[in-house]
Amino acid sequence: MNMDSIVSLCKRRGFLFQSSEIYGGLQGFWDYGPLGVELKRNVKEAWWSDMVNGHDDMSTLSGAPSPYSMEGLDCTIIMHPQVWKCSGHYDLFHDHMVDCRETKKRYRYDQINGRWVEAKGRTIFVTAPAGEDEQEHLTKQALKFFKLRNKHIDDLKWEGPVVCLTTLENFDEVLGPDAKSLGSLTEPREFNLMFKTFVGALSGEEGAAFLRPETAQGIFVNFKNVLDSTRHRLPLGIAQIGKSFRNEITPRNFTFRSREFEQMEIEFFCHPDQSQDWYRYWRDRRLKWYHDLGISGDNLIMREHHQNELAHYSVGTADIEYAFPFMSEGEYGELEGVSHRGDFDLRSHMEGKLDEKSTDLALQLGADGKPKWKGSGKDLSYRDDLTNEKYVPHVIEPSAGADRAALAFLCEAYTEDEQPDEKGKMQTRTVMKLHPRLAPIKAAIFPLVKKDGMPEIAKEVYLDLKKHFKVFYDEKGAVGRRYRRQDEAGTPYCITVDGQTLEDQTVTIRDRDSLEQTRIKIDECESVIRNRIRQ
RNA sequence: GCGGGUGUAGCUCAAUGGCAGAGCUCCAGCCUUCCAAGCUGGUGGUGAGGGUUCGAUUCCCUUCACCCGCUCCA
Repeated sequence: MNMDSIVSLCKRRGFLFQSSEIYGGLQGFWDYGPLGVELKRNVKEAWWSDMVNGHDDMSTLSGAPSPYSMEGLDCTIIMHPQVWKCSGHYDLFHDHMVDCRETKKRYRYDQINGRWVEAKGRTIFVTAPAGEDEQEHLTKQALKFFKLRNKHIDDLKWEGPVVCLTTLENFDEVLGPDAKSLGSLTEPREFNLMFKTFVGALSGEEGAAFLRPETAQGIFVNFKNVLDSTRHRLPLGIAQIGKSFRNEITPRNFTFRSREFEQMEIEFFCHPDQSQDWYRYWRDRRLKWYHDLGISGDNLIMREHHQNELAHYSVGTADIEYAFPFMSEGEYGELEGVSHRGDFDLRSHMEGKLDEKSTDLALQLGADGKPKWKGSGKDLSYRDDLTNEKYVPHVIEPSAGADRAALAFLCEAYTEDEQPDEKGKMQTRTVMKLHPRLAPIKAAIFPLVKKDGMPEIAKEVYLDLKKHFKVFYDEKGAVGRRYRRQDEAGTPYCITVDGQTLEDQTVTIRDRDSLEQTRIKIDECESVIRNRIRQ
């Protein structure tokens, strides 16, 4: 299977278009067409229904330590700038970069270290990426620049310690980490992975704000509000679906890495002692969700992060990954991350930005010894009114990409098989085998031929079914062609009015995948479709 | 960000420094009683901007987008 055929079908049938296509498109932005919007709505509605509104909060679900509650939330895209400073996104996504004019490489300004060195009567500042073998790299660069051999290593006279590039004011005597000539590094330039905007009519730094790079923070800052307004006890999950924005450096692979995308996130708040069990529960539950909606086990994997990949406060993080056709053999792309986040986020919004690298999650301090970013100062801890215990809840975060899920379902559904035409000759058929719950159109209604009163009956059936499902009416051309068109759109059922309908009020219903037709009464159409979708 | 490739109709692909063509699709009509049938007719295109030229889709420059590899990123 190749990705080009899928992209081509998406365009042809109206699943996905390039954004602003008539102006040449815009990198990293995609529009959903008439079929795509239905598919994506169905993905989101399946998630919301399965995770939130349809959640059984009375029972202990399989694999869960106890019953739990679920609530929803819909927060703004632009939030108080301090949210992103305390969450760590501001520091992480807001870098100063220097480019090398000679090698065209780009480096993070604060991650280049260097040292003054003198040889042959000349003093220069050699640099290297910050890291363990930086001195080795510096020596190599210096030898190369001064055209010295290894045995003349003692001719290099180092002056002062290794310091960060940020301590220099002028780069004229600086040798870039991979450069051969001096002064090739540009001035540091602001590089923003968060989209910046301005609140208020006057644009000045005081009104600077950011489009959210994730929906999660809206849930953390509203945790207390949800708790107070709903009177829930923990464990409690809060769900949100919404747009997020990241100024990705290299958007690629169709909609997989977009700059504007939609997330489906749950922050699940629980007692620290139970957090490991809840982590395992959510990991397994979320994997099963994709399976149940038709993604086969072969193409879906759970990848547990190694201990050394984890932030130290995290007990575990697992990615649910799909073998997208545009990835090479054995490679997978992330659909969802399920992580154990401890009390990191709530505490950050209470106390201020925490230092992830410190073992006790200490407050991160600025150069002046004061907290780098001040928290809200609000108490976000939870008091259990049964045990009277007070604690900052731990959080399990299943964070899914709606666009990535939609793309995975599209890729998984794309099938080419062989079916006989009217002369019995085998023909290639392209069919989108989407799960009926996800299919944009649930059923198409056709008159077998455009005469003998068949269109009139078919239109009645159509209008009646339209009250319950997204359905489609078509009377143009041969019926075989109409079936094939629906196959490409992923429509699971086709209802056909034929000669016998005129006599006994029955129609045929055709199954997309098996091509089998069964005869049912017109009155039964709605319930038959409803039952089949539910299965 | 770097290197390479591509950009012609809705799709797949031709051609040319001098009228841009085919198949499929799509639309209309006829015909048609179950899986892309047939007949007739029709719609529709050189990614954008600039330059060279009498004339550019073709040559040159810039730009945008997509694909591959690297880089980056979660």
